Amino acid sequence: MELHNFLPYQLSVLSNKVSTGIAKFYRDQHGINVPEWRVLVILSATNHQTAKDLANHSHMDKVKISRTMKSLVTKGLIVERTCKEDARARRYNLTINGRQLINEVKPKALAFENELIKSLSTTELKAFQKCITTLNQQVDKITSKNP
Amino acid sequence: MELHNFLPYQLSVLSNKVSTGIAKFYRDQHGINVPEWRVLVILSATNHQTAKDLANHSHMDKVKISRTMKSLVTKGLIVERTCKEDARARRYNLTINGRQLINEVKPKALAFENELIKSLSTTELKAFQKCITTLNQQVDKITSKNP
DNA sequence: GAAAATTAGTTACAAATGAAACTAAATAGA
DNA sequence: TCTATTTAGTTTCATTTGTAACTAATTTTC
Repeated sequence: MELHNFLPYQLSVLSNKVSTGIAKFYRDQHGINVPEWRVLVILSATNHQTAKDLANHSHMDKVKISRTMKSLVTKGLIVERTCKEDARARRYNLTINGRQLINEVKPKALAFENELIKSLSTTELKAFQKCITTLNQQVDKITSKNP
Repeated sequence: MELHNFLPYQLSVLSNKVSTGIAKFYRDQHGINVPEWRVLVILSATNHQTAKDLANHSHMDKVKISRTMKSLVTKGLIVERTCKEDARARRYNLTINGRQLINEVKPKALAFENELIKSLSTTELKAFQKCITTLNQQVDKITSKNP
């Protein structure tokens, strides 16, 4: 058995490399981290979501979301409003600054992604992403996190 | 732009899911973590390596390796010997216990991997791993970590 | 409609991680 | 050969992360 042929290892190495690269860019150029980036992207498509909504759409747990929301409010990139339907929850909206920031970061993030995927053909990329989807389902099945 | 179509996000979600699943298994069943698993696998193929060798073969930095070696020695899974060629370094070898443990864990790890990849055809898997290799090189190129 | 169970989110604590500073040994340069 | 630089590995400190316990509101159940 060779570590380098072990799929969990291969995935981990690639993912960490990509994440580290893009995280450094978010941080150095725009002062945000990956969880903040994720939340901003989601809110930029659909404003006015609760922490729970954001957790669901970002694959991050509620603790991380909680910390991220606090930080984004502090940075003035989102605002918190009471939630009429549920007094425990709040809803979040981008501020002008938040929208401006995400509008700046997005094209650069897409450019990074493009730089990355241009090493693959369209067909290869499609197939690659299809495999990711399949593997996700399979892991859920194995670890029984998707009942 | 949709977060779900963003390749760095897709990779991160899948990799975390797989890593978490397998890490839980290593920990619960065998009391080791992922860095320890990696070192043990490498040593089980080629004993008598230095921390630097292990760092090179495991994509982990020297700090993490240092901590991992310390922990593995404490657990009695490896032994540390002086390095004749270089007094700064040491060489590590599996103990009987270490070899026994890794021999137990390996087949189970491979079974986990098999469970995972059986959702893909042989062709798909080959193509998938080829893409991983290509993307790794591309990230290195983009982030200029591979001069 | 009150008690029990669930859910939204926060806080607190412990463990993992990363960067930088550090020690000690090896190598390079003059 | 003596100094300067590089290298192997460790330690320290700050940040991140994960788990569990918690508060408060909502829903369920009887």
